[in-house]
Amino acid sequence: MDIKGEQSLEQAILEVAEKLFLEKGFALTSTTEIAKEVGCNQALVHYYFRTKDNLFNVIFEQKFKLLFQGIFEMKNTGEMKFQDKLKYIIESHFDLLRKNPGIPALILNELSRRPEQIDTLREKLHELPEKLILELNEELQKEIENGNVREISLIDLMVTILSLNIALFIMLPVVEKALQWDVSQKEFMISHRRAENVDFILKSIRP
Amino acid sequence: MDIKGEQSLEQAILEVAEKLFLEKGFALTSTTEIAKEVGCNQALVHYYFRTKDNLFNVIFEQKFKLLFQGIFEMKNTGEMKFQDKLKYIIESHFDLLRKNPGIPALILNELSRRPEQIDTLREKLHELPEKLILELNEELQKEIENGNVREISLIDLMVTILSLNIALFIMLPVVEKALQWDVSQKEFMISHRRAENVDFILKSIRP
Amino acid sequence: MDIKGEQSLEQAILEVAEKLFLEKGFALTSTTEIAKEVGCNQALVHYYFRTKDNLFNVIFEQKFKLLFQGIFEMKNTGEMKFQDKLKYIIESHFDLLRKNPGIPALILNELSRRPEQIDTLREKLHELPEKLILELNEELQKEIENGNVREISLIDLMVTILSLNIALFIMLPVVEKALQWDVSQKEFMISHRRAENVDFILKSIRP
Amino acid sequence: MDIKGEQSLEQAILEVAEKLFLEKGFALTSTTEIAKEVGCNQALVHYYFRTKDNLFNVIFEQKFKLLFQGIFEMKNTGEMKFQDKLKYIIESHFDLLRKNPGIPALILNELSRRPEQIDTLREKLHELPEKLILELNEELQKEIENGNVREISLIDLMVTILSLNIALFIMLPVVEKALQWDVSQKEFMISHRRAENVDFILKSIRP
DNA sequence: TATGAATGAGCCTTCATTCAT
DNA sequence: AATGAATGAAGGCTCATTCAT
Repeated sequence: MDIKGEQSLEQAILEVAEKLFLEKGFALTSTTEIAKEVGCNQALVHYYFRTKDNLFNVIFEQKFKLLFQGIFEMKNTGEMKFQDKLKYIIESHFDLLRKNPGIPALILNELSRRPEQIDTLREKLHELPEKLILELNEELQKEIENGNVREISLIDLMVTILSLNIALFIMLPVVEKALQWDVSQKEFMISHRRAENVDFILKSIRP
Repeated sequence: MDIKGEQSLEQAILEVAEKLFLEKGFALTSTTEIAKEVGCNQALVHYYFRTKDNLFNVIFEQKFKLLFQGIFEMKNTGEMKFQDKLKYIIESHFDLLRKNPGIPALILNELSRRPEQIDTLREKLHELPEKLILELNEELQKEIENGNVREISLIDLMVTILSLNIALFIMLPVVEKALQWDVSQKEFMISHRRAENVDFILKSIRP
Repeated sequence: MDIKGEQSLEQAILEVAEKLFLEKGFALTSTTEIAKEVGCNQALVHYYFRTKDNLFNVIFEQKFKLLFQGIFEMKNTGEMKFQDKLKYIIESHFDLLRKNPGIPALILNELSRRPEQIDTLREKLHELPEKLILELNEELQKEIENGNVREISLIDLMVTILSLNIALFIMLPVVEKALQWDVSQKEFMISHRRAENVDFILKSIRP
Repeated sequence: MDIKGEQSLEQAILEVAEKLFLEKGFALTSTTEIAKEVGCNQALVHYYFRTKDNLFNVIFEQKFKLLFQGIFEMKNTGEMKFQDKLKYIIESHFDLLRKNPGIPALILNELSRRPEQIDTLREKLHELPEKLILELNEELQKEIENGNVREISLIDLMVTILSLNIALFIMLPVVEKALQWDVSQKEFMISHRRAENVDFILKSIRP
């Protein structure tokens, strides 16, 4: 079925499962369906992952990590101006979502539907790079003192960034279908909002 | 159980179904469960609504209308300053969500999981009060010309408002559990973000 | 399928299940098989009894009660000689088993295979008619003092009775098949052992 | 794990299988579980024994032989008094069961649950030491003639012995759990019943 | 000899739905 | 209007077994 030479079935299952879980969520995806799409016996799905929950968790944690490890990643931003650094953060986060547009919906959804996974979340959250956050906060305070930025807390700023970026990719599939956009219209909207989000935030924190 | 005060069973089913659908989504809510909670026979759910889909759609459309009809509701705002009008819009929308916090997740979710409902949605969207939108846009252009507001399109402004408000109520259940907030912490956060969203937007559109 | 007019399906399921559970035990009896033999849909078995465990327990407790409530039943034995009373007990117990020959195997088996049911057992055991036991013991002691019966404890005596009676019906199916007995041979053996057990015990307690 | 002291895997499988079959019976023991406990691949079980049935039969026949070949084993009893010989037989049989307490349940169970094995059984039964039986019978008749033993048939006597001994080890696991005995209580009961069975029988055959 | 991969069959259970009453 | 009974379909999972290596 595949064009390139026969990856392992285990990998194939993982990929199909990822696709289906992202498309339809946990409850609406059946192991039977995964197997059918992979082209193998249904029992094989259980052979490799024992339970549907297991399989889901493998994918979930992987995606979860991917999503959160990237938020505060700030490579080579040492000498940047604060505003540029902020722009870089917003855009990095946005690009991460752009590459994985289904993930926010998956996480927000399954997390409220299947609360057991909250624990996983808590653990992972504690792995966030605290040092970077502290540094960023320090920098923000300095900018405020120097009159370059209006009074605002880092946490509020970050929540706003998260909200603007995530909301786009959560709402996009709905709007896309409702307005019957084609791919280019959709891509235009994405690019436009990328700039808009940055602009909106930078404009808002002006002193 | 009361003979007098008893609402009709149909109504009771509707209410229980609404509660459960909002709590757990379509897939995880069974007609059996609805019937059990109502205290009636399982067949009755189908007697009144024929199919589970039907029952869901009744609720879905009702909630959908509620959510969107309120966004552009601007009663008695005739003589307000533009900024005050905007503040009023943001807060009205926010308060609507606050009263119906489960609705955004329901709509965004079920809409991408079960795309058949999109048509209904499109119809409903066309019922939006176009006149109000045009008026608002005119007003915005005037403010921009007069130098009271920076250059920005109405659509971008509205998307940003929607994003900030909706994102909060989508992310809230997760954050609430992850950080183990109690009710008062949660309420504080909601009130805080209500003000913050207004502030953030008004600050951002300064010229 | 039945000759007499259509008992309820629920009852039919119960009867078929009883037959199959007695024949093949819990693990080897499937709800599918029960349904097939009843002539109904498999889901119906679960409609009435929810789970296979449930269905089994209904039968198990029923049989368990039946078996133990009869052991110490001594109607109209007031004026009997001790030996006659003992004979009556042994034969009553034996006849109970004869009417329900599959029960001992079922109980002994499922009780060691599925230890959760031990609790049920304990409860039921506590409902045994303690008063009767005490009376019987008193009588036994008197007989020993009077030199009519050799020194022996009531508990040892009862265990021996239980052992002889139960062992027969546990071993019977094996012997029956191994020696290829026909029904009359089997019935003869049963009657013979009934007398033999009584005889053996009465002979043994002679002073 | 030891390289030297390691028995062959075939042997290891056999031992684990024996343990599990005795513990949980045929139906509740899976080849997967056997393999896991042995620490080898699941396919290996089938490599050595082809089918689960096969594996079971190997163990079953082995245990069956062990159980029945020992009943009439009377080493060095040539010059004994008849009563002593009987005592010896009862105790030997009892001790055999004590060493293999799970076997009776296994045999009685699986034989009625899975009757195919009956043929094997028949063959094995015919290997019983007929000569010994005849000798014993002769001796019994002589004792009866001499007035040392009451009138009784050898077959009835042997069935009673088998019954008393086997019934104990069949009922023990249930009673043990039901009364929550600890090991010492259980061992006391076993020793007590060993003496009691002998006593009971010898007392019963008094003239 | 030994194993990882793969499969078909079966099991228990739940569900939405229908129908006669 | 309301219900108990009944069903077909599907789902997750386990198991004994086979096969290529």
